[in-house]
Amino acid sequence: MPEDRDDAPLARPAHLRPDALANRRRVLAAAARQLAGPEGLAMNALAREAGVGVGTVYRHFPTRQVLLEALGAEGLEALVVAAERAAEDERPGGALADLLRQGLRRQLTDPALAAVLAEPDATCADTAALLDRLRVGLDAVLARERAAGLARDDVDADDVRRLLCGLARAVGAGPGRASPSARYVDVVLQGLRRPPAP
Amino acid sequence: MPEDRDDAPLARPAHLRPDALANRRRVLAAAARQLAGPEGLAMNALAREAGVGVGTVYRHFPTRQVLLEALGAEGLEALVVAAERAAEDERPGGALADLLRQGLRRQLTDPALAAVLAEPDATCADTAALLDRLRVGLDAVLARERAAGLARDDVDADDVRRLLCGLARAVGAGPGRASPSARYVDVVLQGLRRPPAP
Amino acid sequence: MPEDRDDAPLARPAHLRPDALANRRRVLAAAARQLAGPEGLAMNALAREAGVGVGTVYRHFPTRQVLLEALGAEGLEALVVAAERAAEDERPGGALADLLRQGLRRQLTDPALAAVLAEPDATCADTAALLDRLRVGLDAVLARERAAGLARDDVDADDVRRLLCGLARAVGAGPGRASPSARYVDVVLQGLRRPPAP
Amino acid sequence: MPEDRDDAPLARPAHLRPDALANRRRVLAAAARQLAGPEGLAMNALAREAGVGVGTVYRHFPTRQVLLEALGAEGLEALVVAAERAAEDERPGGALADLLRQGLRRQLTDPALAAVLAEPDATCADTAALLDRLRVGLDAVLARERAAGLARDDVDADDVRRLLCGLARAVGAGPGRASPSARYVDVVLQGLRRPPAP
DNA sequence: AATGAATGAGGGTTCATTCAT
DNA sequence: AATGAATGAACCCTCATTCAT
Repeated sequence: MPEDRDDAPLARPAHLRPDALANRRRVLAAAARQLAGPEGLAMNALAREAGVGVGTVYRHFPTRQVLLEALGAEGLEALVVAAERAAEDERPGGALADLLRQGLRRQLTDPALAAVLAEPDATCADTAALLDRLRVGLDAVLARERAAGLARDDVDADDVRRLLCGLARAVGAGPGRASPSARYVDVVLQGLRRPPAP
Repeated sequence: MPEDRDDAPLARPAHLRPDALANRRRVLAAAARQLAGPEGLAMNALAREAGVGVGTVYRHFPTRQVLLEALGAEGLEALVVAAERAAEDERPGGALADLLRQGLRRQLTDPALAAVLAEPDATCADTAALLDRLRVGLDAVLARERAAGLARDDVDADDVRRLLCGLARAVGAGPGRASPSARYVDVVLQGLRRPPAP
Repeated sequence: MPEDRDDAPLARPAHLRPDALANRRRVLAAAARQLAGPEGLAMNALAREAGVGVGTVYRHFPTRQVLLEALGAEGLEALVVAAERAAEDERPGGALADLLRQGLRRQLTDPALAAVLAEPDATCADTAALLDRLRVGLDAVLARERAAGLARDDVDADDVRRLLCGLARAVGAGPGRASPSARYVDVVLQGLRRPPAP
Repeated sequence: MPEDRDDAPLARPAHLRPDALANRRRVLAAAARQLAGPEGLAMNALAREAGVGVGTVYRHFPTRQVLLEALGAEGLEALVVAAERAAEDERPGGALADLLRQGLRRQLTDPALAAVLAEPDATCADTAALLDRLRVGLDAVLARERAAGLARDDVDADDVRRLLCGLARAVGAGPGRASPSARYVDVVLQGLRRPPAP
């Protein structure tokens, strides 16, 4: 069940001077911190927290949306890679379960991923591409589960993405992050099985 | 399947001069309208829309947060009433299904309800009381379903509330409000059944 | 040569609480001061100078353009009144000369008037109305001068307005405010006479 | 009536490596284009439009003000050359008329020229020198017109410069750029003639 | 010389909330 | 009670200018 691969590129700026790259990373790190807190994501505050000028933030991320997507991209990429591996993997079942678990866990620690996953109309081409790869991967996984009689016919990759968002919300809507997660994933997994012919 | 009862008291201010009550209602109605639109909920705009001064809004709702909660409480009350009826009702199954459907539908048209439902630590005592009644009602319903072998043992009323929040999020995370709703409710309902002994 | 009438209403806000009116006046006064200086007209700075919050400035003048017009309105009204009197006056010549002189003098001490005069597409209805009255008055004056053989046929009220703007610019484009004014007005006046048949 | 001579040196930097000179010219050209548009003149945008880095712009023009003046100097030089030719020319009348017409036309298409002409205290020595040459040329022209009884005694070269600024303003203060221009020039020309002894 | 990343003062605007009328 | 004027912190964003590479 190999799921992480955090040596994946943090972001995709073609070629950047080393100092600029450092700044970019500092901004992303600060943004992640801010987003984790209750303060939202104000550009000026972010710049201060990152120790750079506002202008620098805007140079790297012309829009808050772009920033959010860049922020979510890291986690999204990891999830995509996991989905693609699961799609290629020939093992029988359990792939979907792993993906749901991972997708949920990542959202809980990464609000930007949760945001990107919940807003399917990406602004950046990179994000759109990742979401597309996720869709393809999930569809492949679903196809295999369906073939094994283990998944409903009326649920596609986009439904899985949306249910994943829902899972994160359900967990977030109350105390305890760990304990309910497994149960909620269970509920959705069981719900995704082909219903017994009544 | 009687679920609505919109003649329920809009809010619970002890005793109010009739004109004050009318104002209160106008403000709540205007707030619901504004919140439905894309403009968010600005207190000054709200006052103008309601045809009263800002001061009047603040007299009734000392804080924006209080207003939002009062707004959500309206919808919440309807849901609570439905849950209490379902709890008293002696009919066999289907009660939980009805409640999920109604809870989802209400959230989709009433963002304030969605917010209140997702934030279980209510600021106002009234809201807290409603949430409590909801819990009691849902637990009764769950107990019956469980007794009939139709519900998992490891899921309680608060889980249902949280899954309801998740459902709203899943529906909101993509295009189409109607079509996926039924399927997603189905998934969760099937997921809530007692799992077949493996 | 009666030209001023500075007891004219400073601005035209229908009915205003006395304190609000006082604020309005303070803002206008501060704006006049700022505009006279070299600092332009920044809303925040203006608010500070006027001793009110920014919000108050925006409440009274939703747009910088509105503020400018309100500012220029005072001087414009005086000019309009002068033009209307000149139009009714039955005396032979000299009316146009007086108007040019007064229009120039006012612009030199009131940059807002210069701005309003130079931008004939007024945003506020009040300003538009004043500009209209100015046009009508000037046309009447021109008609009389023309009838007396003292003005060109190919020049109308709007040309006079524009030449007035030009005069202010010419005076402003060099040192000395008083000395050249009279000469430049002379040049334009002589230029406005019906040219001798060649 | 030969007025233009646009092969005049674009700018006067002592000795410049050919590539540096090319850059300088590109920047000036881009600046002229930007200034003509509605976007104002932002240094970064200018650099991009010129295809150079901001640093390069600043190497050539240490200040925005310097750049604007250099830009205006270009057009100013053409006007100066015209004035000097008119001063040397022995033809009877019409020289002043031509100069006014040309000066106005250039200002209307070249806001930087209008600015330089209106601000007689030039920052750069080059510009100051050009303004000086303009003054000398215009004075010579005026002297000749005066000698022929065609110009007032109380108007000098600086007055002509200032009236030229006024003309540009008058034309700019309303719709229609072409039609009023000729008339306004006419007015000023007639106004500049020696007034008939009353 | 050229480049373009970084800076941060500064201008614009909104809006929850208070309080004089 | 109701009103709506006032407040000012907080955001947003731009852009002239500097400086490390």
